[in-house]
Amino acid sequence: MDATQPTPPTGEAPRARRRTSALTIPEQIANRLAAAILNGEFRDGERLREQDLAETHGVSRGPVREALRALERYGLAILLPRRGAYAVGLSLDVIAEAFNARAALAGIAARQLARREAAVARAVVEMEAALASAAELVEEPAGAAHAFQLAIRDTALCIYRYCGAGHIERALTDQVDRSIWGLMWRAQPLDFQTPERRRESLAFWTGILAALRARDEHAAERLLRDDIFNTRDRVLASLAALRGEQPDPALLMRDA
Amino acid sequence: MDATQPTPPTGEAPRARRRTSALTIPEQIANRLAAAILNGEFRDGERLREQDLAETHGVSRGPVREALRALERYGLAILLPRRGAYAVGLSLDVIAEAFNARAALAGIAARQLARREAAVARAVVEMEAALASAAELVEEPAGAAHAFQLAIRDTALCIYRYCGAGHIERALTDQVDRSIWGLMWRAQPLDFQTPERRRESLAFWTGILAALRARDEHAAERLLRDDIFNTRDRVLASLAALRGEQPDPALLMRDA
DNA sequence: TCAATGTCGATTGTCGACAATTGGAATGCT
DNA sequence: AGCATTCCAATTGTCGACAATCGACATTGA
Repeated sequence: MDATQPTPPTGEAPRARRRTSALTIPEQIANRLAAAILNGEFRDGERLREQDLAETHGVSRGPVREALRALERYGLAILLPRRGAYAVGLSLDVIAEAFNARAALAGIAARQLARREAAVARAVVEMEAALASAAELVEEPAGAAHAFQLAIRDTALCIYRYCGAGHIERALTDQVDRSIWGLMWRAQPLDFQTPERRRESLAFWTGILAALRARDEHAAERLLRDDIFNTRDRVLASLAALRGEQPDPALLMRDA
Repeated sequence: MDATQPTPPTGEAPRARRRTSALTIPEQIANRLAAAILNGEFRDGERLREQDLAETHGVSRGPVREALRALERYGLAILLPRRGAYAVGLSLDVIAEAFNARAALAGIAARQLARREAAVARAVVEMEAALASAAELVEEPAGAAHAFQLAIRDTALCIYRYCGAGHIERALTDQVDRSIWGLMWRAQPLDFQTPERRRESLAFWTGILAALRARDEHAAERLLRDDIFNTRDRVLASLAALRGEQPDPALLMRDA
């Protein structure tokens, strides 16, 4: 409208720069609330009053409101206009199913990628780079957990990007932002805080990379799925310890 | 914490009552902004300044911020912390693909339902009731568009609910709230504002109901898909008229 | 001339206060 | 007693103002 701005008002959006570890306040609150709901600190259907949450977390209601909308995206809260927010206590079964769905999708992506020779060649190059930066962080102290996780994620993204199925890639990347799985993924840095776990994960991905190089589609699928299943089982074990609940054993299978 | 409240602070969340037509202010703004982006009034990558939008819509920045988060959910905007919001101009191809994906899912649901005798019996009862209330609204003036749409939606939900595939039902209902398709669905009342269109839609659904009663899975699938394809083509035609763009003819096929 | 650094304007993030609406309780009527 | 109505407290929704942060430009030095 007015041309007094130093930069044209329209044009290309800035590239979405990767946030290293600087979570915004609403994101921090959303993560803490999500953890509280998943741990069972809020009962299913319990009301979440904005003022209470604001005082508990030492901020005003503005960021809390934003965090509650984020929880709604994850399916962890129900927002009723003018009536407030209510916690949704997810059963361990639902959480297990989210991991299983992702394992299935990611497995398909890996298999499809392994079948495509040219795509494998390109993917492997990028994966090697990402995995190398992960390898540098393996023996660092706990602070490196998040950076390590990002490197591993970049490795995985290569598989989805080159698998040749746009809708699978889309579904997998959407999950990171919008689904329960994405929430769990954010909680995973706790999982990567010991060098042991980082070594283990790196070994898995080295194996996946080897399987892709060898064009062994079954090995690639199995390894990728097993890595997700392992995370699933760790997450469910810790949640089951916090709650009394036990997940349906049928959902802990590794052949979905 | 304190027991002075008239109602216990925890317990069952109130049932999500269907809002008849009272959209909250942020929802109204989100819808208007979405329409503006889809119509091409905002260029792809154009910056969306909170203050400008607030003044344009006659509210403060609070509701605008909330509307922008909603646009992000729909994939119509990118939000960069501390750097602002940017419009995402969706191509007609992307929109067409959203309808095609829904047509495929809904078609599968209809087919699965038709195969299950007991489920059909229960679904038909509910569908008849929903369709009857839609029929009452066919000849009303334009104000009945939204109520008619809700009745049609309830009819469709019966199919998804009884189709026997939880993940399909989940995906279809999620789309209503979270995807581009849901946005288009909200725009559809404009589509139902003439009695002609309402008659046409009612005829389709009467046919679908008949196909289900006859356990004709192919007819049910075809009719449901065609109804969605029809909507797709109307939406794309109006958008194509507003923009210069023309969608890829391959995406206008009816056999996806 | 180019790179690094300091400063500044513009915009988003956050806050506290006020207004509007809801659900429930108390009240009055049949 | 049962039901409808009125009123009220509690909570969410909205607003305007202030603070924090980012990008761009100007300045300085090599």
